[in-house]
Amino acid sequence: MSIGPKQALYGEFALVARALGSPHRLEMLEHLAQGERGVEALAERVGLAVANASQHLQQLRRAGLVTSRRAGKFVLYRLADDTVLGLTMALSEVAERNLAEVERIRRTYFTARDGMEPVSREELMTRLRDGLVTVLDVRPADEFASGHLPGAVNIPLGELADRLAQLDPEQEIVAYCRGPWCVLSFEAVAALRARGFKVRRLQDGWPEWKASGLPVEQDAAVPTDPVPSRH
Amino acid sequence: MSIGPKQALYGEFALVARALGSPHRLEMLEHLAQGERGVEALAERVGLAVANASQHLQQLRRAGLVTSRRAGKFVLYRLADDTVLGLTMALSEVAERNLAEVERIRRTYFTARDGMEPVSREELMTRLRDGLVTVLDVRPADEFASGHLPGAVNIPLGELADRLAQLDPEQEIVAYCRGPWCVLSFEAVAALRARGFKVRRLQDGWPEWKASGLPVEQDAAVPTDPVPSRH
DNA sequence: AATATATTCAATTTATCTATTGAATGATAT
DNA sequence: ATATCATTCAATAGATAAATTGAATATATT
Repeated sequence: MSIGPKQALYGEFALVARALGSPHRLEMLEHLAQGERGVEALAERVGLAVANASQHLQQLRRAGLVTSRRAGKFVLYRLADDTVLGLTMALSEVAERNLAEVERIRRTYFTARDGMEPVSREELMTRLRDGLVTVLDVRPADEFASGHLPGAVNIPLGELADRLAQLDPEQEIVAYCRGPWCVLSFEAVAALRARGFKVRRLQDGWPEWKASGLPVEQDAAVPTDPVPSRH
Repeated sequence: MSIGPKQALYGEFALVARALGSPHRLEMLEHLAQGERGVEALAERVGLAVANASQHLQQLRRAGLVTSRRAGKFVLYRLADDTVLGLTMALSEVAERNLAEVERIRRTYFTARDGMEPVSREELMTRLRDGLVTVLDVRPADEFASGHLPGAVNIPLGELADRLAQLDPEQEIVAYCRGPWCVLSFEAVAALRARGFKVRRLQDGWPEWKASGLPVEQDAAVPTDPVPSRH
């Protein structure tokens, strides 16, 4: 006797959920939400051995969360489609609303750096039209290159202290990075505010901006969307 | 040296994801999406020993997916809030779009029972206002009792063959059950259509209808929303 | 107070997942 | 062709999760 369709389906859904069930893989997905990345770059950023990162990526691929393509001697991974970002957002929303530990982390780390409300995407769009605001992207240069907000200035967090001269102290700054739980923009806001800048954070980050269908910019060198392969 | 906020957060998110990573627990969540249920009722419906079901429920509770309250000698579990349904929907959407096996199951089981497009919630609402349609709920009686579509008739799938006289052969029937992947309404549609009834399925099921904020009905005997406890 | 019932806890075995290491594969460059 | 580099595979040991069983707890009933 074989299993019914219900058991088979829940088996598949559970496969997807288990793929999300590792901190390392969730972090990889956050990085992949910034754009396509190679195995070694991902391994380095999440602090894993390359072989180990490769295994995790294959698990994500088996779960239908990412796809890969070969580009010369590199294999590039990307999110399978935009429902994946929606799934990770739903996951963090549940955790945020129902786990006390998440609330505790938010209080002790995030609101200590920035207690202000973030600027909504809509508000930033209208203010961009009037040219009243500097948009600051504090992610590493390669992430900025593979896509960013229109007119954004890229100063990676590590270089911020040395490049303050590039920022107009009179104009309000809106800083953003990888997403709602990315620490870079929180650190940037705290650092800049201590130096007297008027700065707020953008609601969420680059992946959510892009997913909202708002206008984006991309550096010329980055290849335009290839057709991703499933295996 | 302690771990940073990013690692701590991803640890929490992964905890939620792992809780979804078991077919049994996903099935429990589908049942809980119908309304509050006791441990034994859930254990029986998903085919687990009571002690085993209890352990799974506690895992769901630690992950913030369900809450429980004691009612006399029973402990009743329910979904923690409406973001949980959103998470399970996002999970099945990713699986549906990116896993070939899910598509295969859909073809070989579901579209074999009903190849027609389901009736949208909006369409059903307008047709309900004109009284042109019989709404048929094929879930078990207790699930119907804890909440159903306005004016719906409850004939559990197992009793359907014996109770055909209750259905008007001239009027179109819209059948629904627990959700988009629940087999009950598919079986009901196939059975009724074979007997000449005009019948279609509703888009999704009861939990999604309720979450849409559309009007609902509930049997008098069922207690109205208590304040759920977290532990 | 004693008993019955529903649920949870604790301990065990079995199965599955993770990280590590070194070798194998597949593509490019010389 | 050979060498080189990025990635994947295979095998292992260690860690984590699942199902089972029997005992313990908490509430209701007698």
